[in-house]
Amino acid sequence: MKIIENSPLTRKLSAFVALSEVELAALERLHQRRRSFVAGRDMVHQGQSAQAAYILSAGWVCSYKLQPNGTRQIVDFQVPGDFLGLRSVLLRTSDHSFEPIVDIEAAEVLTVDLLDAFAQTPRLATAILWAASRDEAMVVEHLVGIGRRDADARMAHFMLELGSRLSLVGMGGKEGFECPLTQYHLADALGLSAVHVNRILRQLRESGLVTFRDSHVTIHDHDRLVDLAEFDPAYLDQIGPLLK
Amino acid sequence: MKIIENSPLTRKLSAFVALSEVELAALERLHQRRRSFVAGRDMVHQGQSAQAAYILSAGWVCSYKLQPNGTRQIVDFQVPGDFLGLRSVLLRTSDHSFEPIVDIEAAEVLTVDLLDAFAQTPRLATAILWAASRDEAMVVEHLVGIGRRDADARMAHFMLELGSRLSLVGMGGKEGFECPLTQYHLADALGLSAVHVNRILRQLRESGLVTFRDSHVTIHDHDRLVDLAEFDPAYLDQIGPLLK
DNA sequence: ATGATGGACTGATCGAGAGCAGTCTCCTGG
DNA sequence: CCAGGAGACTGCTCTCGATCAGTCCATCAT
Repeated sequence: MKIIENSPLTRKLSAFVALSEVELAALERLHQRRRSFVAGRDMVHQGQSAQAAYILSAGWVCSYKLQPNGTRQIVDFQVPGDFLGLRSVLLRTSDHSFEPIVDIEAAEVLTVDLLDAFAQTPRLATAILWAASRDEAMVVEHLVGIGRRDADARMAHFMLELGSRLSLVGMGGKEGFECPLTQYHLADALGLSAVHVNRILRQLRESGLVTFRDSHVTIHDHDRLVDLAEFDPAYLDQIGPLLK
Repeated sequence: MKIIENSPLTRKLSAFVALSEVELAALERLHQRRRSFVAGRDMVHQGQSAQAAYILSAGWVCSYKLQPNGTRQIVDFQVPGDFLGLRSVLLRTSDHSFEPIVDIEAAEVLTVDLLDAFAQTPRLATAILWAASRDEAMVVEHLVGIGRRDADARMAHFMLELGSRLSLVGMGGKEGFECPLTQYHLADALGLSAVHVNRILRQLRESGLVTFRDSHVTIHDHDRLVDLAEFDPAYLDQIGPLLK
């Protein structure tokens, strides 16, 4: 039990609603089937059907879609405490692939277990739906970013969002965070070329806003970064550690 | 009852699963509070909280997000049979605005009614969740399009998706459909300038693929359009009238 | 008739970011 | 110890689409 109380998902959900013993126990039950996956090999393939969902407990994953023309678009990154493939459990579509960016630990969640937990603990259900809805809002924000922000603002926004998400599970803060992504990941997520990502990163670094180096993001000037990104964290719906 | 059996939402859900009398009755009950809204005036404002969801029965709506810099990004269009603001009912966030594009008719759905319907008719719940998940998949596909498709492919894809969605509720087919959008709407949805939308439309028209004129889309060469768009309707999860 | 307004449409210019081609450095495996 | 590969990084050129600055044509109100 002690373990679960400090699990990333528990931390995240607790930021939304205080969980009782009963709910923590239900959450614990969801964490039973531990799984490991190695970096680089897809967990779920585009078009595959009827597989489980996962709760990510350690490591980073990206969900992406491949185009017929060979390019790929990363839809979102999952960090510890995030659900993975939640949609494809309730329904039948797995419209994108999941690739572990580093070696990861995850708990497999079966449809029945999830529905049981929902039926028994409505508050937990609400909390999980809150998390799912937050994920959806992030995709929307991502869409807005690609459609209507230029490359620097997009990058700045991305860094701030990541920082905010990570701080919710105690893995980062206003000063920065660990980040195992390559510049190719950033390119595929932001709809840019890897070359341009590199230039934007240099630009942000040289103007003293943020440094991305050796798998570590260091935020030098949080305020100016927020300014450049026009970052309004409202969509994350978290009063969040960052703001206190 | 007869009315509801032919409502757009019923048609749409029936494409996913056959609905029994009981479920049709539950669906009927959701349609009780009829509302009308005039074109152009926002139904829901960004940042507003705790309002109802709607089932759109006639007319078109767009959901969009405004940027601090004045630009806007249209996230999705709603056509008859679509839900509107479903997320903000279950939770607390209304992260974007809804604007009727023409005068519309919609049924207001209260949270309690929805939860009641869910509890009483699990099959209906599944069907509605299917629809919600399809909407989410469309947003993802939209994201991919803006990030990784060029302007013509994006436009072609958009036309095909709309056609496909409309055909599901009997409002269009392989040959075309009515479409009350302006070129500005297209621009804001596709992440382009209105000027460029105009040029792309001309280009598509002149190469004999599709014509968008006088609020009507005419598809001249469906196959070549699919080809240009690299359109794979799998994400819509509908075996769909178009394919039969 | 006379504006006013909104939408479609066009030409000219400019710039953000892509694409190509290549270097440098670190890491890993034979 | 060397080869090979991944990832970071750079300079150059070129293109896609933005921006500016309009016109033309309806509809609607005065």
